[in-house]
Amino acid sequence: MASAHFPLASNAATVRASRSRAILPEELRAIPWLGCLDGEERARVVDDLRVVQVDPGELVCRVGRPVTYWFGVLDGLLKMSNDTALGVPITFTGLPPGGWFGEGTVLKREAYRYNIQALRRSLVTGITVDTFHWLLDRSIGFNRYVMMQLNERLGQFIAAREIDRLSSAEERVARSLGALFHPVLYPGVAGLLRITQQELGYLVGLSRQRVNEALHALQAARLIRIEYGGLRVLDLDGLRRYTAEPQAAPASRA
DNA sequence: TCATTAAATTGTT
DNA sequence: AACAATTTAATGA
Repeated sequence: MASAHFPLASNAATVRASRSRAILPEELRAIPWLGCLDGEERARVVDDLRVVQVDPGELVCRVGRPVTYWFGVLDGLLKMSNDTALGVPITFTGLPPGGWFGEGTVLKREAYRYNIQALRRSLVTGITVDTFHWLLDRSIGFNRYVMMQLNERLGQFIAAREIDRLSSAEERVARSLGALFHPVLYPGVAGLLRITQQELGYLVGLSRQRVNEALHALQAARLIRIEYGGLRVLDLDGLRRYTAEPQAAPASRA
């Protein structure tokens, strides 16, 4: 028996395109790269953008399916994971509001290489593969954004390898939060990350109780503040540097 | 706007 | 895993 299993994980449904609707003007502000585009490009993108609401446990995209969209999170929380040969799912990262994913697959017009599943009810948007390539062919600003995105995510995956080797729950939670609060990759997370301790548990692979304990340790270290249904980061660098044994106390006051 | 109730989330054992 | 305490959301006067 594995650890706490995600509800609906086995018989999860994939979102159907028919449920999508056009994007609302106020939702456009949640898309960080729109500002890189000129008027014409913007018009085509806004016309192309679709929005779907995803229920907890539902899959936004599934391994092996042909690419359809480049996705972004407007609201909610998703997780990127994959099934190992043994059937044990391994979580790569969480995707908070402002996060975009799938560009690598879209670039090559291949099949998705991971599952994206909603941890809670979320609003997901996206542009078609064709529009993505159309932008790539004519917008330098868009190219810059995609390049930055690829580079930052590379850094995240390298960091994720370290997290896996960390022993204590406190360290794992600290580093995972450090990733989730990435200001460039996830500009939608400004100061306050809306995530329950249960959701964080699913993400990090720990029980809710252990997460709760770890969070209090991090709060005692003045790195975060626990709030109802979310967290506030007080010291992002401290989170990323966090080690279990406070052998020395290098107070980073300035 | 306020009071009441249900639901969600957290804290503890 | 179970339970109690706390916070938020929903409802109706």
